[in-house]
This record gives sequence, structure tokens and C-alpha cells, in this order.
Amino acid sequence: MRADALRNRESVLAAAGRLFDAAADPDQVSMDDIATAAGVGKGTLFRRFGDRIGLIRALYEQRGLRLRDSLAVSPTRPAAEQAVELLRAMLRFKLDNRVLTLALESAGGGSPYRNEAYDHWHALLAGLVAEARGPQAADYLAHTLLAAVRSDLVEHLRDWPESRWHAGLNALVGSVLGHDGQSPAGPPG
Amino acid sequence: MRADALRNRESVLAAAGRLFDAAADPDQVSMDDIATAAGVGKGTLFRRFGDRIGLIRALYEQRGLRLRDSLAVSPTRPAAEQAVELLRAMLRFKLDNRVLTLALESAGGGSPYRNEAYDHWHALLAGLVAEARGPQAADYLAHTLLAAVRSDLVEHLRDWPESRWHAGLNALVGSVLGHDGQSPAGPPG
DNA sequence: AAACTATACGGACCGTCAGTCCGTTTGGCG
DNA sequence: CGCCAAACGGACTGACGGTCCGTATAGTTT
Repeated sequence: MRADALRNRESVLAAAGRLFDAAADPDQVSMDDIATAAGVGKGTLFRRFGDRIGLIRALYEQRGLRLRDSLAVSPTRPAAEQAVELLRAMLRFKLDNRVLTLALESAGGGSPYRNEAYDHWHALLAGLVAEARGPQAADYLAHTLLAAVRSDLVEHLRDWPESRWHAGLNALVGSVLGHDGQSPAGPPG
Repeated sequence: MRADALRNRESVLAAAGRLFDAAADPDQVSMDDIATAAGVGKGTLFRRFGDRIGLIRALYEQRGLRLRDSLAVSPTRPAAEQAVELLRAMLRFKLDNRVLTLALESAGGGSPYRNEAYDHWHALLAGLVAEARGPQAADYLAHTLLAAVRSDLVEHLRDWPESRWHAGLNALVGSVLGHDGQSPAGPPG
């Protein structure tokens, strides 16, 4: 890749990031806006990223890398504990990257599931589920756990305090994976 | 409402339904298409339904009425059993109304949660959850259960056979609400 | 049954936006 | 230095959601 191309790529990603962070809504940010803010022509955007969704995905993947490295499975810690940690991290990520994740998950046409990062998290979580309760439906349960922190649900519940989210995620993971290392989630009956 | 207005309303809803059912993707159906198919002018569409999302919502609500009536809480049956039945019905609805529900849940700008029907199902489900395991986090768990049958997840898993969905929903509801009337979901450990 | 008016109609029109095209520029190599 | 593949940029296109306003008509009043 030529030097100027690389430079422009970074510039576009940075500009897009800034604009999405500042916007109230994904479609307040047009491709023209991004091109202008990045100081490049529109053609450059589309040549590099293919289309709008491609750009959004690239930005998403870039921002997700830190998260990805910080969360690896540990064979010694209880699965449920790790699952809660993972979901809490994803929740925080979605709060910190509100508009970007909304853009990705609500992008008309582009499924939020056709996405390298999603596969990664899903596989990780499915492993934890299988470890905790056996392989039965682990696949689906992992999808379900990820759906529990989908960005538009997070958006819908945007005024919940962290404690309420914490309680919810504990209850959910506690139920699905078992109450290994968790604080009690309420008496049955 | 004037008679011609009512007639046109029906006509538009019917045409939109046909078009969405036939399309592979929600945004293959334009407002012009709908107006033409309904034999009315575009102005009529927008006067009656406000905007695209309004029309989609109206169609969705209309189709959801049957479903709504067929599923009421019964104080005698076990909560988990009813919850499974509800989720299975919603799954079937999303399969039967694939493009329409995709349109509603992925409509850029319009949250799938600002929706009368959603509130209805959520309240119903939250009641069942509370009945089965107490009020702790019942609200969030109900959101989670509904997220487990979101239309783009259903779309992502479109080639799963019914049995696999059945197993998944049983495992999920069994975990969250308890295994009241369900077949066993696997031994712990 | 004629006049009247609020309501509804329709389709030309507008602004916006994703995506394309092509003439121009430039990085990097031999 | 000279060459050219790669990259650039911004005018242009096509499509779409939504608006506007002159025209038509349902329903009511006298």
C-alpha cells in the first residue's frame, strides 16, 4: 500500500471516529462530511472502504481491538465469572461508542452478525457456556447473551444506572451458566 | 374518517404487505412502489402514515393483532411453559413476516423498542418472569428473552431447523424461569 | 338538488445522499 | 530522470423520502 494511501486511510478513520462520537445519531454523519473532515475526496473513501458499511466496520474493528486483547479465556477462572466480565466489557464498549455501534447494528442491509468481531465474541462465549453447562444449545445461548447487550437495547435503557445493569447481567449469566462465583441473585420462590 | 380515505388506507396496507412479503430485503420496497401498487398518489401515503416508519409500524401492528389475541396469560399454567409458547409464537411470526419485521427492527432512526406491541410483549413476559423467579431483574430478563428472537438474529440463523430453535428456546427459558414443565435440558456438570 | 366546505387526492417537485467516473496527480522504482 | 501503476478528488448520477399546492369529492346544510 502506498504511503499516501495509508496516510489517508488513517485520516479518514480518525475523522469518521470524531464525527460519530460527536453526532447524536448515525445518519447525521454523511460520507461527504467524513471526506471533508478527513481532507480527502469522496472517491478516496469509497475506493478504500467499498461503501458506508465497510467504513463503519473498519472503524468498529479498529476500536474493538483493545477490547479483544484485554479479554482472553482463562481456563482456571469460573466460566460464569468470565462471562459476566465479558458482557460488562461489551456493555461499556457500547456505551463508549454509542453512535458507532448503533450505526453498525442498525445499518440497513448489513447484518450486525456478518462481522468478524461478532464471530470472535460468540465463539468465546459459546466456549464458556459449554464449559459451564455442557454443549447443549451453547451456540444459541451465546447468541442470546450477546443479544442482551445489543446497542439499541442499551440505547433504549440508556438511563439505567450501572448497578441496574450489573444486577441484570448477573441474573442473566447466573441463570444461564450457573451461580459459580457470583453474588446471590435472589432466593427462588 | 372519510370513506375514500378509509378505503385508501386499506388499499395501501394491503399493497405494502404484498410488496414486503415478496421482497428479499426491506429497502427493495420504496414508497413510490407502494403508492403505485396501491393505486394512490404518494401524497396519500404520507398524509395517512406520516412517514415510512409509520407505515411499517401500522402494517406490523395490524398483522400482530391476531398473535396478540391468541396469547394471553393464564394464571393456572406454569410460567415457563407460557414463556416458551410466547417465544415460539414470536419466532414463527418473525419467520412468517421476515421482511416486514426486518424493516421494523432495522429501520434507521426508529428504534424497534418504540413500539406499542413491544411494550405489550415485554410486560407480559416480565410478569411471567416475576412469577417464576421473583421481581429481581425481571424487567431486564424479559428484554433479554425478546432479544433472543430478534428478527436479524432469526435471519442470521435462518437455516436452523425448527428442532434446534425449540431446543434453544427451551434451554434459555428453562434456565431463566426454571424447568417447570419442560423436558430436561442436560445434567449440571 | 344545489351550494358549500372541510377533507382528501395526486404527482410534479425538492433536497439529500450513497456511490460512480474519469481526467489529473503522484509515489516509488528501475 | 522518466515512467506508470496506483491513488486522488470532486463533479455527476440515480434513487429515494418527503413536501406542496392546485384539483376533486364526500358529506352536510339549506
